[in-house]
Amino acid sequence: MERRDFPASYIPTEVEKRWYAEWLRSDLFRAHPESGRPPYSILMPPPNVTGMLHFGHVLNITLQDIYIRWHRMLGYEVCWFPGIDHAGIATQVKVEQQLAAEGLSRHQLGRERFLERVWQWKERYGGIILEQMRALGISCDWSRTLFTMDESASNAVREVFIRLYDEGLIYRGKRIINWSPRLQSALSDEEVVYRPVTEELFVVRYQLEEGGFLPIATVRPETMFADVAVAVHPEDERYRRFIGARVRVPLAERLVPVIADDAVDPTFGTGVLKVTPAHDPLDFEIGQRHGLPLLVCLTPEGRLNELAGEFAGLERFEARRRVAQRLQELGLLERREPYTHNVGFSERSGEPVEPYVSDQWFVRMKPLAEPALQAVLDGRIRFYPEHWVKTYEHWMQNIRDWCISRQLWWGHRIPVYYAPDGRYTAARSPEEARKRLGLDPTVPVEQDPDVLDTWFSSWLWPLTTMRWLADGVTEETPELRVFLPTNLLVTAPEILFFWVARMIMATLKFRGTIPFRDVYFTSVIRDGYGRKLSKSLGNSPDPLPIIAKYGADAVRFTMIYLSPLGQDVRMHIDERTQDIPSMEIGRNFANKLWNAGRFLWLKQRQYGEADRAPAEEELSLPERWIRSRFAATVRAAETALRTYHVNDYARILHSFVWSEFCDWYLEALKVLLQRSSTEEAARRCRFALELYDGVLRLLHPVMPFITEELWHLLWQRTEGEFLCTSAAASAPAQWRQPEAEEAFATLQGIIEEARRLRALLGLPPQERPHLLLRPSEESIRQLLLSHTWLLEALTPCRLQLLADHAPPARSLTGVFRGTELFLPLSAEYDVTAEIERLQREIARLEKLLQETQAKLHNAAFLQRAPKEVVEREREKEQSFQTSLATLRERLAVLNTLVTGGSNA
RNA sequence: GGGCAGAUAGCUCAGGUGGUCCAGAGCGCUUGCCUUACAAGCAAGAGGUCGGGAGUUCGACUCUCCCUCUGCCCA
Repeated sequence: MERRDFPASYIPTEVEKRWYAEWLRSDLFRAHPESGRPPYSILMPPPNVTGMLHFGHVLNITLQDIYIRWHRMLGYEVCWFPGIDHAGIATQVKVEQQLAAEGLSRHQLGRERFLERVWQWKERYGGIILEQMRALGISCDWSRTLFTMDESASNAVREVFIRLYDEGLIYRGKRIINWSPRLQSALSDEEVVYRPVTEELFVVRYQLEEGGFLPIATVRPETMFADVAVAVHPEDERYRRFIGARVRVPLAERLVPVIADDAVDPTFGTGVLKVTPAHDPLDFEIGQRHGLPLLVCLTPEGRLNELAGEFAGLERFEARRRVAQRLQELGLLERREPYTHNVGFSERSGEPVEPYVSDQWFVRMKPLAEPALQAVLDGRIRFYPEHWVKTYEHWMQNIRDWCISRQLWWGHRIPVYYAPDGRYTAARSPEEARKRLGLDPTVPVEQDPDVLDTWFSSWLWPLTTMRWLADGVTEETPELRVFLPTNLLVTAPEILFFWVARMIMATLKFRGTIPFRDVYFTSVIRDGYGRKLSKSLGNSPDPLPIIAKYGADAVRFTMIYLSPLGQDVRMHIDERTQDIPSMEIGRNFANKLWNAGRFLWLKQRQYGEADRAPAEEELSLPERWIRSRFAATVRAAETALRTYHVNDYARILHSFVWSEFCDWYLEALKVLLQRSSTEEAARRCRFALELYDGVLRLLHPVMPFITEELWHLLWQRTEGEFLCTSAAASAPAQWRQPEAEEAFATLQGIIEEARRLRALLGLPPQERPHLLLRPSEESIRQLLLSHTWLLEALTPCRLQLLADHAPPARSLTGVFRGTELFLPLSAEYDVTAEIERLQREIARLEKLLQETQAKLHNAAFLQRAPKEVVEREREKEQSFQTSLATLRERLAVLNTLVTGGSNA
């Protein structure tokens, strides 16, 4: 490839577009199951077809991409399975809204034409999110993108239903479910969100048959038409004697029994509960226990039915007002008071859910949950952070059957057929149904009109993405053999039950294996006030403009930099401009990385390309130091990734690149190059570039674009060569040189102390004052002597080593590990400020000395603390004492100057 | 009501398995600098009784218990 110029600043948009196209063109993301390399795979949680990218997704897919890219560079055969979900309810709602705008309803269109419209809609808007993901640079195998309504997935869904039905694990039953009057459909427990709502608690008098009355507290007087009993707690002294009596339900004028049940909370309201099994889950259970009949007084639209007499036809909330009013008129309303409680709302359509009795399909969960719980408890599947295991365990142990039927049109139609005589069976076709039911081919059978919960297809995700039963028959595929179980699942904790748990169940059930080994639960992204991001709050900015503004790499880096394992992330969001200013963290870092590369590029141009890097013995201390630090960084970064401390990985690299590579090594390199011959300088540049290459490899998983760009700008690459598919960073063990790190740290400490003294004088940068150093020992003396050039350049100053002779009286003093620094002062300088500074410093050290001495004088400490700890305390004591001695001595000298001066 | 997580610098947060970074980062703030890659930068600096209380220990930001507050999940 032609070598290009190195732009003075990094322009993300152009670079991102170019490299993503290049990667796709070279087909780098496609998995080859037959390669024979060790597999590494991730299932992408399928976003909704209606979805838009939000920052939850950004974090989520960035994390996945980091692991995918890292393992690709480690030489694994990686496969990242992408896809989208048909999102039954959400999509149907959207299309119905669209129809409504045209003045149409789905019923007017009819089922078939409605579905055509949904498919049109899907073609047009579906998968916008996939396009948006490409803007982030993710490297999934797009050729395997699966849509949950694809024929291959639908075949598997159908077969699974039939198998479970035949096994008796799917059944039809009349149960109380969450009903959405607006959607006209059942919802699963997980699709209901609870919010506290202030309503009214009515205390209604139910007349006893034999006279008197029982006061009953209820928030839903409108359901009294379906009351079948009144319940009290068996031990409640107030009402015990009424058990077995009968009361008259007001307005309905029906007599119902007073029963006793433990489920009644005597402390709630009046302690008497009206039992309405068809309209309340708790009442339903009580009804079951007592064999009570089911009376339904609401229509599927949420209106009162004929049981309500004159109130029939009223909408449920209107009915409540009217019923309450009538009760009041009749003198049956004892009192009403404000009452705040949790009300369930439909997650999709927003209105309060109606507990409703109807015929629905259920999956028997207990037998599926058992092995799925075990897989997590015995560690075959690991959760990160681990504490989710407890939540999982609790849910799995209290699992309830899963209502999978939805009264929708958009989704996988339930493969069940009904005969005219009411018998039914699951089947692949009407013909098969007739055969199974032993019916004549001429007998008409009717398919169940309902569709399946969307999660009933997503729980098969590990299987359908790998083409299991794609044709309804084939169980074995190369993908399943190679990539299942997958290695990692990255997902939001809120779908632990919806999805993660059910995938574990399904994969164990149908494949006998776990679907994934590690599950990483991402942070929840919140705004500066701690609120979840949501479109309606206006605090969920569209990521695309932000990516455009800061760059995809910057956004990716910032997200993981801010996302500690198991903690929520707070980001300040500017609602007015829809901006996230924190993204500057990543942008500034990208800029830093870019400029470091540009610096090396300029130097390489200046000195030319060397045939080799310096030999080991030619390396200077800063070079051996940075190489050692690099080796440590590689190891630390790998550990962080392996343990899913991904924000550590970001912080480790940020700190290495910025605070070590740029701040110290490149600054030292500038000086080194000046002191070198052209040939030698070229070699040093080469050394620097080799390390920088390692840095790019380390960073590529999180910042793929800028690293790929730099990797090509700085070196001649052959066609088809990409950082994306190169080897991960590595560092030979011998690069670690603790003694080099120790020696360089000493130089750093002295340089920083010298700069501190300089700053006290407020010297302009070009001024190079004399600096006198008195080393604490011979080895330090040698070190300083051989690195005078470095100290002079980086302080900057002109250096002089003191032997035994005293420093000038008028000077600033610093100490670093016993090595003394003196910065001579001009005659005009007011030494009182320095005197005060020394006093503060002495006070600080005295306090520290006191603390260590307290420990060292404690017999118990000396006896029981480990030797190393005691030794360390001794060293500290020694160091504090020498520093104190120096400073005290200096303080005395300065004091005589002041008093001497005033005397004279 | 049950369970879980958290409370560290003005803000956002790091600090697996008690004593090494005498408590750190980024942003913000103060001071000086357009120093030959970077002002999206460089150098220096101020700022914290590590929520409160008790306990275990030679020693607790780190472990145990209680309290206060915040968030999440479940009922």
